[in-house]
Amino acid sequence: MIEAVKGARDILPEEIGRWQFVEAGARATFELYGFHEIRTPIFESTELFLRGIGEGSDIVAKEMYTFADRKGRSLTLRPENTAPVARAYIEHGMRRRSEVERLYYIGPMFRYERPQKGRMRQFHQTGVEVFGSDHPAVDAETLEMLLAFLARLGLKELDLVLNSVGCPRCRSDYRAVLLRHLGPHEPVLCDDCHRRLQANPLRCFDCKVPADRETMAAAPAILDHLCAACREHFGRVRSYLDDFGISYRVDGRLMRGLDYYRRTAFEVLAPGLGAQNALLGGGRYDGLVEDLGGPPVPGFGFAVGLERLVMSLPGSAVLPDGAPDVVMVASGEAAIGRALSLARGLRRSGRRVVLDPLPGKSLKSQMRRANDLKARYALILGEREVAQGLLTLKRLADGIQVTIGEGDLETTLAGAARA
RNA sequence: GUGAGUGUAGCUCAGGUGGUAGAGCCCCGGGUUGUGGCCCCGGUUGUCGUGGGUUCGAGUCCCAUCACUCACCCCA
Repeated sequence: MIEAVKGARDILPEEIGRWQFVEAGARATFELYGFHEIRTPIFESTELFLRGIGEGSDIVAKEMYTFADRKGRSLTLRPENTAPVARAYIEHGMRRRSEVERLYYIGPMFRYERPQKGRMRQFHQTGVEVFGSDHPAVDAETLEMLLAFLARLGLKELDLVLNSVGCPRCRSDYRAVLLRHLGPHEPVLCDDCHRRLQANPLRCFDCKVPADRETMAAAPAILDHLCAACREHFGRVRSYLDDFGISYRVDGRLMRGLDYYRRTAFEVLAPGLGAQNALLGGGRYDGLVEDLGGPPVPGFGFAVGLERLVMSLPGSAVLPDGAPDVVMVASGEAAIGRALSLARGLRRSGRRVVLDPLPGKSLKSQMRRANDLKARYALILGEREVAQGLLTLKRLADGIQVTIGEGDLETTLAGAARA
């Protein structure tokens, strides 16, 4: 049997209502704040991610789905969408169109990792990007929108964690300070941290080894080493959030995995997700557009993991149901012919109608089918109805049925709906 | 890439010490010769993940392999 490949899965009809619910919530919320949807290709030149995400990141180092096309060009299935959206922003000269551009996206991403709870090789994100302003109000307003989105979905007990990772200047100063602190402890650090020391010492804050955590707890905090401009920016972001009455937790150890982040960095953690408890992440990326060959335009954005969001949805969330209004119950070919044309008419007046042409099926089993589909009505066309040119409409909730002429169908349905 | 756990019907799972497969749900039919939901009766469904080995005989033991799950790494 051919099965879906590792880390990829089908989202079946039973589950799709939850997805449509969060997607509709995302669109409605983001558009309320002036964001417009953009759809970029799911594959890009590998070069885009090398330059955008950074060759030192884990994503580029070991998680990309990279392949050569028939002409030998190196392509990569997008592992995230900020770099592609920035690419599109530059390519289409959006800077000239509007000084501040707000974009959102919904779609699949791909990372080659071992699947586990809340982690797939093909997964889905919805996210937003704001280009053109480094004002702290952008950070605060976008975070406020994000929380409005999550609240709309009924998510509770969320934990917003905030930090500033500074700009390249203060980060390199801090890096030196951190290395000076870690130097004496180097012999006792774990193997992973030795590796981190070379690649990105800031990641040592992520270590779970108890001894290392103690070492890191005593380490100088990046927030104490921000330059004046970064410190002021972070202070103003916090001040706006306080004005909104948004609660958050500042954690100087929060570092994001992608190299392009500057200043504001944040995550939202959710309970019940297992080890992968980050529901979403984001931050400011003021150097990205320029790094990709565009104008010096600042940016801010976040990406929400939809699998994790769907898993976190409360059971009480109101989800759309696909139940039909009417199921046609027709026995015999003549009845099916009439049912077909009656169904067409009902659909033209906006009713959901299901017709399964199973002429040999007993009325009993067709009625059971109507019940399983949670239909409001069964429209019965048996031999008797066909012979008399009538039809029987049965309301499944209470079992009351009437036999009427075809001309009375619409008014009967309309009247019944009022009753 | 590393580690642990699990693979038996469409689904959820039983199957001490090896003797050639079962339950519930679902599905189909009937009880009601034209009517759903509850109930009753009957029925279908399996390369026991795959390959090899031990044995007279393997779902059960051994080896390998694959898949899934969870965790590490890292992230959404």
